[in-house]
Order: sequence, then C-alpha cells, then structure tokens
Amino acid sequence: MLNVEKNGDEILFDGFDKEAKDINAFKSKIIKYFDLDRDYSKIKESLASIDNNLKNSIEYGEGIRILNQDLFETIISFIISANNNIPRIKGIIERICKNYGNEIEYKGKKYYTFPTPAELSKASVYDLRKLGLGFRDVRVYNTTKKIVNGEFDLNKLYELNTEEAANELLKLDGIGPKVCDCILLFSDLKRFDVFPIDVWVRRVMNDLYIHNEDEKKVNKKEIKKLADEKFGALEGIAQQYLFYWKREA
DNA sequence: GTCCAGGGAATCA
DNA sequence: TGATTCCATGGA
Repeated sequence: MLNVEKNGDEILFDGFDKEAKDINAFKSKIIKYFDLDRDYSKIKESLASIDNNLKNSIEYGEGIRILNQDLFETIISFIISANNNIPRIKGIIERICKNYGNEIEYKGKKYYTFPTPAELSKASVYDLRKLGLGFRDVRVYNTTKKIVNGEFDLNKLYELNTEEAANELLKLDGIGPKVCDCILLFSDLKRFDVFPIDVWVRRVMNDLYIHNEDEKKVNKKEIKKLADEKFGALEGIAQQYLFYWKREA
C-alpha cells in the first residue's frame, strides 16, 4: 500500500511494505515502479518533434509515466480487460485480491495484495465465474495453471527481445495481439517498441492520420505500420499520450 | 429492450 | 491470412 501526495514541488511517498524498515529498499521500489530513473523530458522532446499531434498530446498529458507493474498482475489484469469496461475490470480485480491475495493493514484500514500465481491457482473456474469474470474465467484459470506448474516461465521473458517475448506470451490463453502489447508495455518487461491498438487508439489514429469515413474499416495492420514508421522505437509511449489525449480531452 | 466496453478464440472462406 | 460470430456481465 502506497500513499503518494503532492506538496508543492515535493512528492511525498508513504506506505506499508514488508521492507519498509529498510528505507533504501523502499526507495528503490518506488523509483522502479514509477520509472523515475528514466528521462522523460528527453523522450517528450524527441516525440514532440515528430508532428503537432504528438506535441499537443504531450502538452496535455505532460505528467504521464508508464509504470513498471508486476508481470503476473499485468497479465491477469489485461486478460480480464478483454471486451470489458474499466469500472467492471477494477471491481473484478478487487474481488480477486480480496479472495486470493493477502490482507495488509495501513493506517487502520485493510487492503489486499494481488495474489501470486500459486495463490490464484487455488481458484477453480467456477470460483472465478462467481467473481464475475464471465467468459474470461477459463482464460485466467488456464494461464495461471501454466505458470504455476512450470509449463510457462515468466522469467525467461526478460531475456528475450520484444518479438520473441511477444511470441511466447501469445501462447497463453486469453492473450491476443492487443493484450500482448499491453503486457509488454505496462509490466516491468517495459518494452516501448509495441503499439497496443484498442478502439480509442484506432479512433485517434484515424482522426489524425488516416481519415477513413468508417473508422471500423481501418485495420490494425495499417495502423501498426503507420505507428512503426512515424513513432519508431518509442511508439508505445506515443500511444499513451495519444490515448490519454483522445480519451480525456 | 438495446448497445457497448482498453478482444480473443473458434470457425470458415 | 482475413472476416464473422460468439462469448458473460453490468451500466447507460
């Protein structure tokens, strides 16, 4: 549990952590999670020089940082995201934590950690269905099982290049192109040379660059090719600025 | 009642 | 490969 507070030019971090006694360990966790070692001003400068769309979206979302989230948590969360909406995704994840994670107490309130693969593997397909996962229950079950029984090694992904890691992830039930790209971008695999395409990204790319009357007719290949050429190896970060801009503005 | 949500898998051409 | 259809669920 981490509490983050902005106080003028300072940002205060306070939290519960089993390593909190060791201030340096706590510090490095925060630096890692919020990706504080990375020079975003340099990245923004480079992306903003591409065109005015990027420039405007970066101004709008100047504080965006892409987190280094736990790999297993990211995998399960994005499997649940398929054909789903954000409020319900949040509710499902909360129920998973409450039922299979560990209870922690912070300032008199109780919170629940996201379960480890072993902890989540205790859930049957029926258990997951009861938590409201819908048709995603089997996908979460199968993927968790593969990871727990050693059939799939999460750690090897860190050694692979982006394309190789993607091909491995795509072997897991519930992971297709979009979910795969999100895992590569938002987990601590931290690959920026991916471009997750959902309905919003399709919309913003069509509005800004493609101009097709029927946005549903714009295929992913066309968008991906455009992103590769235009944004290059930082396309994943570009996606976040454009997504946030289109979504919020 | 109908539509839609940060898609994927199965099926068929 | 590429296009369709189905898949639970809940809020709008």
